[in-house]
Amino acid sequence: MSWTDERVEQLKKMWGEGQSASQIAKELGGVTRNAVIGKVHRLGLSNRVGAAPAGDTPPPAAPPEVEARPKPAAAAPKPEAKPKAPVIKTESARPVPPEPVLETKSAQPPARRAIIPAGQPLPPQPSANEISPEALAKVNEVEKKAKKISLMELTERTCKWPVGDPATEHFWFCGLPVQQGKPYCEAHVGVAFQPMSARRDRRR
DNA sequence: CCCTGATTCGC
DNA sequence: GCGAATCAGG
Repeated sequence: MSWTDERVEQLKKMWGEGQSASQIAKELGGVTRNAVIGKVHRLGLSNRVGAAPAGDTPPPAAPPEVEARPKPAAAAPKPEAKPKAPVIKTESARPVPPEPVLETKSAQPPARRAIIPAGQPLPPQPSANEISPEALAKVNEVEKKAKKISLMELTERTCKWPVGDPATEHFWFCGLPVQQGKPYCEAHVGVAFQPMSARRDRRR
């Protein structure tokens, strides 16, 4: 494969979007990430940022593929006075999908009850029900074998299923090998992706 | 171990 | 110009 205009164009585009060299290479096909990097350098766009002179601002936190959660509720209208009390809103990076609350009826050794933080901003939980019991059992099993990796250790091929309460020590990501093209391991894909069943639309 | 980009250098 | 090999890091 050669660097046709089209391919170069896509390279520029993707690189500009913050895609990694390997991702770009995969997309283009016929080239390795090395080739991509080499080309990137030759094109002189090694630095993704079109503007980052002196004091560099490296991590523009480009969320490439994090499940975007719809933001329905708008903030309460509070056009009042001055900001005397700086509301520090720490945007908690938590691409957390529905936390399954599961517990097969069986002698579960440790008193590891459901981990439902009494917090407050629990986003809409689609459905923790209607998941095949088998899948649930499977997940419970896998959870024990999970690699328990941290956020920073997540990669394209590590299961991103979160376990526990992010606000406590009792939190990690599954980390098992993901299923091809999915963000989760086989077991978690089972509970994460439910066919929208039982939702037969009313006849019109 | 998985991954990232950076550089080198023979082609 | 190209990209594999290598380097340096997370």
